[in-house]
Amino acid sequence: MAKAKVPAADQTLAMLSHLAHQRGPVPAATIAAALELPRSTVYHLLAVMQERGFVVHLPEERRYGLGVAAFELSSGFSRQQPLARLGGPLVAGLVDRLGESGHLAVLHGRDVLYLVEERAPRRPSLVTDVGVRLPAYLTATGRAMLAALPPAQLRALYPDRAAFAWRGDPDAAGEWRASRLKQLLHEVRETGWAAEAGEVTPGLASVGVAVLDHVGWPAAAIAVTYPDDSPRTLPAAEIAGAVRAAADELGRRIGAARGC
Amino acid sequence: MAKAKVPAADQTLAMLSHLAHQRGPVPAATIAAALELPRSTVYHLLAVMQERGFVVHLPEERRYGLGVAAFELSSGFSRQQPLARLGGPLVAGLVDRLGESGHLAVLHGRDVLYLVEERAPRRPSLVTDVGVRLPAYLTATGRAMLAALPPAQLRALYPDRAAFAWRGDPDAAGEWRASRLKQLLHEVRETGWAAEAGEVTPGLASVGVAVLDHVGWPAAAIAVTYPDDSPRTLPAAEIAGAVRAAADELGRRIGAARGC
DNA sequence: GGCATCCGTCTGCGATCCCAGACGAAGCGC
DNA sequence: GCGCTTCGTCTGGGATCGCAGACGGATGCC
Repeated sequence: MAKAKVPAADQTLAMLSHLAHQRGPVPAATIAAALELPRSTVYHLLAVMQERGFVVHLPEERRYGLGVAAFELSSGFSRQQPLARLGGPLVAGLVDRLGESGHLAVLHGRDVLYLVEERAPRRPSLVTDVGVRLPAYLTATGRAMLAALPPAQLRALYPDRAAFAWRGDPDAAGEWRASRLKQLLHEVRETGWAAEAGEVTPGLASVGVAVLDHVGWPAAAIAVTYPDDSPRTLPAAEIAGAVRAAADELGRRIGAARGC
Repeated sequence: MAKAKVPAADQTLAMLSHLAHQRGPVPAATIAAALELPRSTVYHLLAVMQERGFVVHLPEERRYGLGVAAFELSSGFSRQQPLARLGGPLVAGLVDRLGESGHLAVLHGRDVLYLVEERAPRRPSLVTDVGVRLPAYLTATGRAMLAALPPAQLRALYPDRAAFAWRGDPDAAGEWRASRLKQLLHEVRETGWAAEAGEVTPGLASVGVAVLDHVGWPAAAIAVTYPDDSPRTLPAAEIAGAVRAAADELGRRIGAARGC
């Protein structure tokens, strides 16, 4: 990355992103080490972020965590972002009709990022919680979107086996290779929907369909998640039909939102 | 506020907060005007925030909006913040048992900020969506927390009639005064729960109970929202009992999380 | 209790950033 | 098509920030 023109701003944002990816509050020294910033710089920036409510200092633990102002950015984003604003009610309706949990995600590099989650009654909160990232190739929503990408774009995302690593862990890819993914996505294109069973959460299966924008690009995907051994579960194809209807409707609505 | 030691960082955060409070993407010039920043400074900072994904530029509309990096801060916050992490499953359980929507909020100045929302099936998404702020004195969660504050703290929050204004609108207070609020909160303390019917959303009522930490401070509140004219609605006192059980349990769990 | 380590604050000067304002491009109204 | 307004980029010098490193306090271990 070219050297930022406003290093203090860039460092501030890097620190916020770093904090967002930690499991809990962290000591200031680990922020300095991780981002290779001078300690005094980190303390100065933390002071400014505290003042604005983006960061909280926990003196008893001598750690820093994200504050309420950071949290509030998400409602601003969701309010402004047509996919989240328009998709929320559609996912809610789907969940009400099917009685299973649903979510909406977007592709972000090789990850999916969940923008909307609606939990069905008596179902657990899912690992696919709002704001969470997961590898696209492992999830129903991610597979649905990857299947809708042009071949060149897909090759760019997954040039080699290293692309299947997760969080720097080279063993995370297991047996995944570009050829296996290509075969899987071919099947997704044939059936029109993506599935995943037990790969994200053991015992749960998901069915996802891409939301295509007016030029056919996968702007998002919608999925429903259900216990994969429940006797009351609908056939996957029937669930996929309902998901497709919601995805197509969202595609129409985001087209209208853009005034085309 | 004393002049910030790192103005670029401070300006960046001010711009993010400003964007979070807009209804949609905005032109750069309005950011400069609202925050009284030089236009070239605003463009430089927007460029840095774009690079880091916190902001997106919409060239066709010549506007700027929040980006996914901003959105992701919320999941970091929710993961790290014990109230959200521990409260989510409790609110989910409450919603499953009662069949009505529920949420968890914290007091932030004179506002409540919603950290968790669980929608019951076939119920609308509420105005109390995650990340939203509302005036505390108008909401069940807010009233529950205000009732648990020491009198001096309450007077500090509502010193005069102007304190009831909302978003700078002096007419928003209607007939609210400190004395009326005090009377209302007295009733809340007597019943042990706060109510609100139609004041936040016409046709919907809420019942809220404060979550007290180990020193008796209202760390949060939990509320359930239901149609206030439904023949199938439980009596408010029964709902309040269930909400109280969840609030007390959360109070115990956050005490344990702090190791006391 | 002493020692080592880490935290958070402070200093000052060389490096560089911030901002006023100019400029060309784009968009809009007539 | 023209004129006006707004957008986005660019420049340079005075103002001021960033950072290396010192320091005192806090914490934990022996």
